[in-house]
Amino acid sequence: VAARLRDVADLAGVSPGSVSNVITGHPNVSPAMRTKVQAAIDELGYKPNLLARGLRRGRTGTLGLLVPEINVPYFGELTHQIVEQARTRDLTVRIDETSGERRRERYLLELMTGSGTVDGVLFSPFGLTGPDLVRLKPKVPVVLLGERATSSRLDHVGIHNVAAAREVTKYLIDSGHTRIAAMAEPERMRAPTSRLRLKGYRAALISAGVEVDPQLIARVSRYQRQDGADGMAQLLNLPTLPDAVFCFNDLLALGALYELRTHGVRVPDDISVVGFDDIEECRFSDPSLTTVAPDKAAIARNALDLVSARVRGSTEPRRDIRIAYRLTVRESTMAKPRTADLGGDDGMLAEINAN
Amino acid sequence: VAARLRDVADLAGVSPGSVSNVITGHPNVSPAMRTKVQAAIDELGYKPNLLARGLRRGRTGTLGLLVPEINVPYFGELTHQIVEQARTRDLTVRIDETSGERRRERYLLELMTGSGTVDGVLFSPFGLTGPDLVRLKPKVPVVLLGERATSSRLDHVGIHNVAAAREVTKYLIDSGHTRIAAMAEPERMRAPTSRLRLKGYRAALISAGVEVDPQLIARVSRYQRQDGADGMAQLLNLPTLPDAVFCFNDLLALGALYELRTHGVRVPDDISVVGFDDIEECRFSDPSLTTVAPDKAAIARNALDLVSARVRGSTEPRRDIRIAYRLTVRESTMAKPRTADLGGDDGMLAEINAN
DNA sequence: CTGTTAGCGCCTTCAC
DNA sequence: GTGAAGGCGCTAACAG
Repeated sequence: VAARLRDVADLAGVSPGSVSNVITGHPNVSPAMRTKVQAAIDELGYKPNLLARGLRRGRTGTLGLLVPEINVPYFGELTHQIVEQARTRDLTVRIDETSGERRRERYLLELMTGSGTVDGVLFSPFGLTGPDLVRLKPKVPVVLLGERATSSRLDHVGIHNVAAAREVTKYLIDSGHTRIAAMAEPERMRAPTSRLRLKGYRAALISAGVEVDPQLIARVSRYQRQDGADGMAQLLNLPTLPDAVFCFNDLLALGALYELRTHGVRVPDDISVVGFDDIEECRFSDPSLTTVAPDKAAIARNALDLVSARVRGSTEPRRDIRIAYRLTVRESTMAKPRTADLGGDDGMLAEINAN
Repeated sequence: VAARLRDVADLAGVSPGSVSNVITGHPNVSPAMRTKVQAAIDELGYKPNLLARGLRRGRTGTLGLLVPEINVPYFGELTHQIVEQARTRDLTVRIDETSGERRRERYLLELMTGSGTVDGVLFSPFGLTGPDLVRLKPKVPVVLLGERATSSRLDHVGIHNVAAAREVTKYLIDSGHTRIAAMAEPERMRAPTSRLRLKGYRAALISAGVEVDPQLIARVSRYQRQDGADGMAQLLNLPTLPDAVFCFNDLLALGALYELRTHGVRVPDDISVVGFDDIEECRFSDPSLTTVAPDKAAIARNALDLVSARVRGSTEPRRDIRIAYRLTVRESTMAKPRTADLGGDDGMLAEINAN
């Protein structure tokens, strides 16, 4: 029932090849041919079969995107950027969710890279380790998003987690906090992201001559709001409260704010809270949340640049691109009496450049 | 460089047809053949080319999903449900963003339904009107999500907006509120969703003998948090404050909470706030948000059931499925003195069944 | 500039 | 139970 290219050719009284030339905008086509063919296309409502075209061309104009969960705001926002950027390059995106499970990540990655349906893959790994990635022999280029599993030979786009975490912690120290807690994943999960941020956190404390108190590192099993609330509950049980909490993502921080509220602990008066990712919600929470804001548009742009170049056959050495970030200061942190240079005690919205 | 089915056949010393039989799990295959072929598949790391398979079979096992913006929490959560449900049926999902623009919606819908890349489409329309949809002659089944544009002949899955809005409004009236505002899209946008919810809102007021005051209907141009803040600012300029605001989605309500906070208006003491959609964020906001909770998993399930049936060739009459919803009462609304039957003035978390 | 031809990789009759 | 053959719809290479 669907019109095929041949039907168009028959109706226009020309050869299939000429129809193809018109459709693909081939240079050598006479105006007469063009109008004749276009008329037939319009009359039949012809749409090219992209499967057939992809099979023939060997390329589909589609990229795969693998993220843990699309309903997690950070991934929703990043995906949005990627889809928008892809559109400007006439690429479409096929999205799949890995649930962050190693098995499923591997399965989907193999499926996507092997089935001919996508020209390249953007992959935000979570449970997959470096060795897993080395073992993989993808038939299409793969670019890693976020923290790359170690020892991989794949292109990578991310931010400098150690530096960012160090900067957050230094900011908290400089603004007078002395008992700075962190909220991270359990060590056994060996999540590179948590490890790197913890490293930056420790480095800042040490270089400021502050003791690293293991009790102040709350361990949460996942990265959702509820986990942040649970982690905060742990910290609230300590004999002495921390005066700041650096949560390794915004959802944890938002959950922490919730828990603090139910316990009547004031933020930032009694305790400062910092997140990571700068999801939209941070600007409207109560209090609004100080956080590390990676340039998501730049992540998307660079990732697409990289994968596009590889699709076009680039064989230059592996790239590891570090994207700019900013420490965005909002209401949830406040300068303690000791230092006053960072300004007022009310809802001032300042942005500090991350150099 | 990629192994093809024929390579597997050659290596195993059998015919391509037999390899195909093994891959597709055809019943009549001898165990010997199966092991022999499987060994060759493993050795070559063979993966079937899904483009070729789709072209040959005429079906791809892929569904298209068209939503306005994936970074909007409601769509992120709904998409998540759809992807998960699809997985249990061995379907994959190709997602595209329409930005809610009519032109783009039409373009993507035509592209998706005409290109042979998907077996069916789930479409959450925003700007497209009924006539647009009638004009369309899709080659694959389309199921509408959310509010269907009128006079369409397509299957539809949604909730009963009029009833839900009426119930929210009635709940506010019954709990003692007398000046109940609404926050909706401008009339000129003719968004069916806003129209229907407004209808329910008005119906409830009228049947309770409360005057419908046009001043109490704030009009916002979009559906994001900032728009909710802007809409609330309008309402705060009224000579007399409303004592409740029914926002037509959660982001608006969350923006309204933000604006109220900056003006020192207490929620729910001074004013009650209600949202719509029950996005995850509602449970952790300050105060947590009373909202209408549609059963998103059921929406996903029913939409997939419908589209799958059509893909399998079902020609039964158009279905219009109404999904269950609940009014979920949280901290942002409170019974006013006049009535006490709905409970306390603190953060009780109650759920009231929606009929 | 236009027509003809030969597959892209796979699945599914149809013989055997 | 297995092999052979044809074609899904399209494009690119080549001949005219």
